[in-house]
This record gives sequence, C-alpha cells and structure tokens, in this order.
Amino acid sequence: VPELPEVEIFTRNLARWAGGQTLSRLEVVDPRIWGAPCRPEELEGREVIGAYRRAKYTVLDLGSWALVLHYRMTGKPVLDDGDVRRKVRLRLWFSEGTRVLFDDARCLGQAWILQCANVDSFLDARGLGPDAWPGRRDGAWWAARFNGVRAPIKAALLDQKRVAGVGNIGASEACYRAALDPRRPASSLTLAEWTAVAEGVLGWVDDTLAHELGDEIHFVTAGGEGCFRVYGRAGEPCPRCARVVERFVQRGRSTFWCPRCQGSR
DNA sequence: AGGGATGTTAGAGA
DNA sequence: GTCTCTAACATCCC
Repeated sequence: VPELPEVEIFTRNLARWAGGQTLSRLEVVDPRIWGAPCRPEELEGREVIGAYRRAKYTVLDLGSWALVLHYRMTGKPVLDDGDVRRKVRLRLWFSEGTRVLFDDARCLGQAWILQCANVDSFLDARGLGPDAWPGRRDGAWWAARFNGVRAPIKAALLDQKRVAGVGNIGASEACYRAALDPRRPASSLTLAEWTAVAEGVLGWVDDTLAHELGDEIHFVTAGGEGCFRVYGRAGEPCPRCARVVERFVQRGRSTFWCPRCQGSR
C-alpha cells in the first residue's frame, strides 16, 4: 500500500536494516525491475550511508552511488526470512548477514542506479511537486499550489506535480477529514476549505504513520487499512455521522465518501 | 469468470 | 501550449 506514509516507513526500515553495512551483493532476480539500463555491480562493496524518502521514492545512499526505488502498487522492501513464496525482484546481501528483498507481486515497481550527484535532477525531471509531509503547509500555501485547477479536488490531490505523496487512498481520506465533497472543483475551494485540506492531509499522514509504526508486523501483512475512515468502506457507516459510506469512480479510480458530512456546497 | 487493485506515464483529444 | 482523460503495464485476490 505504498503512499507517502508507507514509503516513509519502508525507507526508515531500509536505513535501520542496512545502515552502516556494506552491500556485498546485489542479486537481480527479475531484470524487469530496472527503470533504465544500469550496472548493478556498481553498488557492490559500497557502504550504506543511509536512506531517505522523496515523494513516493526511496533513495538508498551508498556514498557516491545510490539505489533509487519506486514501489508503484505492490512493491515493498522486506527482510529475507527464508520464505520462498515471495515475488522477489531484487535481493540485497549485506556484510553482516542481513538480506533484504524487493518484493513486488505485480512487478510494476522500478529501480534505478544513479550517481548521488544526479539523484536530485533525476527526481526533479519526474516533475514532482513539494512533499505533502513533513512540512506544515497552511491553507494559503495549498490554495496557491492549486491555483486555477478546475479538476475535482479529489482528483487534483493525486497530481504529483502539484503536491507529492498523496495517493488514491490519501485523497479520499483527506477529503473526508476536510468534510469536502470530492467532486468540488479545486478552484472553487475557499481559504477555510484549503486550511481543512492542509490539516486533513497532515492528519492522514501523521495518523497512518503512528498506526503503522505502532505495529510493524500488522502493517507488512495487512496493509495498514486499519486506520482508513472511508477508503474501502462502501456500505459501512460513516464514523462521523453513521450514514452509509458510498463509492464512485473519478478518473478511473475509486473514490469513497460520506454524502452527508461531505455535502456539496 | 470477471472485476478491481495502493501508481505512473504515454498518447489522444478538446 | 494547457488541461483532461483513458489505456496500458503484470499479477493477484475476491
């Protein structure tokens, strides 16, 4: 379930598992993982300096070179516990015996090997806007970022060029927290409503991180849906007003909302 | 069997 | 050029 909070946790996990160790071997189990031609052996023998997140990307810093990961729909880094049923695309062997897998059922995830000096320009070339978190942006900042956008607010929140990190789950959850009709044109929101969006997005990330950090095993196996308020809950009662949560399709993606407390105006 | 799935991007059309 | 939307990617699960 990789949106910003999950990628943040994936990245922290990688830093914790591998930080300070040397990457002794980078095993390419499925070469479709590569987003561009590269030489995996370039990274072997290098020490992991750390890992950081930008939007939904993880950058594993190996000094002068870096391994950049994007998980798309189903990718995730996991400790290799010896189970043989995983859909492994990469296996990273570290000097103290730790083995980390890039596990990806659908194989839509991608990886790149870049010189560290080129990572920023690589990410910038993807057209990523500012990260939705951890910066505490106010309503005026959000209003300015979405100035002139006529698309429905829920669809607009998915545009990584405006603000990076919000995915299809986060967009529904943020609209719900902001009590906003997901069909409202972004350009029609008042400053007060943008303030609610700002708080909704931050609240969604903060709560998701807190939930998943509190129980890492639950997260890895169950996807963290335990803290969804409307996503995936069509037919269930709204946590705020008990009206039935509904689902509809916007731009080919599911939107979940409560038609009563997210009433249009 | 068929439909839907957390993301991104190329390409078409307005 | 800008904005918007669809299809495609590959595989699994309900």
